[in-house]
Amino acid sequence: MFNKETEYAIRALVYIQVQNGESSRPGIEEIAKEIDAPKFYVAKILQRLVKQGVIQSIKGKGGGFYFEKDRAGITIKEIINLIEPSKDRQECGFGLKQCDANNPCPFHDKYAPIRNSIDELITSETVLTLAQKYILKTHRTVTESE
Amino acid sequence: MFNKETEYAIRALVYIQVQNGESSRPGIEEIAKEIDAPKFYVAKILQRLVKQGVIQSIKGKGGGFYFEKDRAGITIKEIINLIEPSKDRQECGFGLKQCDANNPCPFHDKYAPIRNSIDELITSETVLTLAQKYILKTHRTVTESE
DNA sequence: TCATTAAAAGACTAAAAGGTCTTTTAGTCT
DNA sequence: AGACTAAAAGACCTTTTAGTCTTTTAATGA
Repeated sequence: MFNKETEYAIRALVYIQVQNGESSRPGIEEIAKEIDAPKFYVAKILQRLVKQGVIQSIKGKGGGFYFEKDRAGITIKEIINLIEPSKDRQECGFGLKQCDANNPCPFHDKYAPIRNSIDELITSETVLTLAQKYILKTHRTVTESE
Repeated sequence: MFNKETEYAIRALVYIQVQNGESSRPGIEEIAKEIDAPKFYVAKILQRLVKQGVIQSIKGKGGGFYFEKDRAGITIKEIINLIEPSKDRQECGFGLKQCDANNPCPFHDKYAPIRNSIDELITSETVLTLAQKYILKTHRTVTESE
């Protein structure tokens, strides 16, 4: 669904939010290990997100990454747009420049609703909602395995 | 939806089928021009599809590309699998190795139905069905503009 | 203030995707 | 046979994506 950079960004941000909920501020070493992604690559991605104001960071001992107040409410769509600003998610599946209900490509009728569902998904989900689902899942698994 | 190579392959195959319907066997020059794609790149893609037995070709004057008997009934999914054999279209959107209804990632509930719709789309559509829609569209446009 | 810690900066490399071009092979037509 | 036409083969190049590593900057705390 996403490219590697976006995928790592989402996983990292969700992990940061989950940890922030536990009053902890994870560093890259920990984040990369937990989300199973290359350390230096994740570092680069997070540095960019800090510059773009999505997250905050603190250097030195006890440092790490965290969300300021309600910043975790950022949608997945906003994150995608920050990471791949040129990507057009409304593109025609057949590759036509002009493709709509009035001038449909052979995929249009079936593909348009799918594209809309994807847009709905990335617009409705935020780092916060994903983190909540993640916590829920972890709790259920722990409970079930007891 | 697709990468460039797959996209050009689909457009080229649909164009070939449309022309075959008019008892014509287009060459690369014509195909590349009509589907608005780089000539040598399309040539490379079609050469591979000939080797893989999807289409047939004839060299020399009056030559070009064509489908044998019912070969245009090939599904889009089969074409994708020939061009990108390693691609896994059932991958988890969050990047988990293990992700299903019992062990869902935070995207799973919303993303699984979308993935299924895409699979349904590429399984049900063939070069032939796309070519028929393409012809239909062309006819309607011509009729409407008269 | 100095050692330690951890993020920031940025140069560098590797692999994959996308694209171009030349030469060879196999047909057709006169 | 010889000229011509068009696909096949394959070398080569460019851009993008993915990933690595070293050095610098800034904060902490003994």
